[in-house]
Amino acid sequence: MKFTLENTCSNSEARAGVFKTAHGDIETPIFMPVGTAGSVKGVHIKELKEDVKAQIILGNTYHLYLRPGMEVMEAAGGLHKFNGWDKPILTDSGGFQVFSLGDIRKLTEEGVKFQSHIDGSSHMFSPENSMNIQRSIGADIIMAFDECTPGDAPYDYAKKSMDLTHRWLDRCYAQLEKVPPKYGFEQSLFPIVQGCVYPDLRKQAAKHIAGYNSDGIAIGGLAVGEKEETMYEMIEVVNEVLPEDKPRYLMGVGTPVNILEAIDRGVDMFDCVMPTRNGRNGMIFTQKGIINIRNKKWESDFTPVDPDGTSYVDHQYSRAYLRHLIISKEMLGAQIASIHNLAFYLWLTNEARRQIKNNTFKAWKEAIIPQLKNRL
RNA sequence: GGGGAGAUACCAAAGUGGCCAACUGGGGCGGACUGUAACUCCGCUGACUUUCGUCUUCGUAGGUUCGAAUCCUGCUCUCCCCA
Repeated sequence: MKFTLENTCSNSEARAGVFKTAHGDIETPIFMPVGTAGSVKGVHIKELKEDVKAQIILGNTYHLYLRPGMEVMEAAGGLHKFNGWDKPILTDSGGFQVFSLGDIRKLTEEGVKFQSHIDGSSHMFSPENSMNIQRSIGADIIMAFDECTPGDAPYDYAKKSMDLTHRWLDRCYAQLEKVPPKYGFEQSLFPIVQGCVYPDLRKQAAKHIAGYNSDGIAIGGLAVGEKEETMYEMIEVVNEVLPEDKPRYLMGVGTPVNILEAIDRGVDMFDCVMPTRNGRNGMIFTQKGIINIRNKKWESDFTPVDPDGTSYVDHQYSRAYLRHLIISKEMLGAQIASIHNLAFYLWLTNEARRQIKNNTFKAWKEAIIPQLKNRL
């Protein structure tokens, strides 16, 4: 088993642990910056390591398959070699695109036919070629090819969708048996618990997924339109069933508050585009609350971006300057905001880990959440 | 000196008798964004009003008309061309 549980809390389901990979250890709880096309948008690897303190980043099967394509990827020797990130990488399977590409795709038992958002060309994703592609990319953690069920799906659809995800999972495993890793290290497949907003389906999915000999388990299909309370309830239902000795990855979540609430309910890993995408659009997350840096009130605020911040950009630049850059659509603005937000997210999960080890997580969480919700 | 063009909201720029408080950009203000088709998208931007609506606007002063940013006349200003 690659995961070691180090601490649990007496008054919370929160856990601290370590996940071992061929490219280094991941200390949980952890936030994983999203690097869809092989880069965390606007952030250099040096900054990811030294300022953000990222331990693992994501890549995306769909995007990398379309560009640069697997021929280049394999010639490079995999994504680690290609982008120069020598720490752990996780790739999503393209399953989320099945959901987000909306009307330019068609779902069948075989897989998903979709049109490239780049040139409109037709392609097919299936459990088999998603695994093939993820072998070629060569991430340490790879994701099962699933259908990310929409949050407002009716029960019958959600059930069928879940069953399809389960059948696809068997095909994922079968394909990985056929095609060995390409770059001399092992890849861990994380299966995904679906079930939409229906507790009995979630429970059923969790039991089903727990039956596989995986290194970790993902919870998918949340934060896709349902209420936050519903999301928390689903996490509770699922984690009640999942084995303690495997890391639990809540896919695509979320706000700082979402993350703490999920950690409190026993989740270990997170990824989300929010710190980078929202950062580019002017949203700055801090311990004291959320700043919309485009607002006029920051026009002449020459204090640091975040006095409590852990990265150098927080102290190097002022809020007024960052506002100017974002409003002027200067690239540097997006970079500063991304580095700051990612550093904040990493601080948040690392501090949660520290509090868990100290058995003070619950009180700390209750105290900081009202602050995190503030609008500054 | 002669000839020509034009003055529209913060800026630029449509509109040339009723569908005009006035297209569209930009700027300004606010909001959204959760396994990234995203340096993107959505509102508002004359005044008062929650809405309905009311009032004051298209250089300026008059006029024609049931009705004018749009037609006519005077005035002021700007720009271009030729001397």
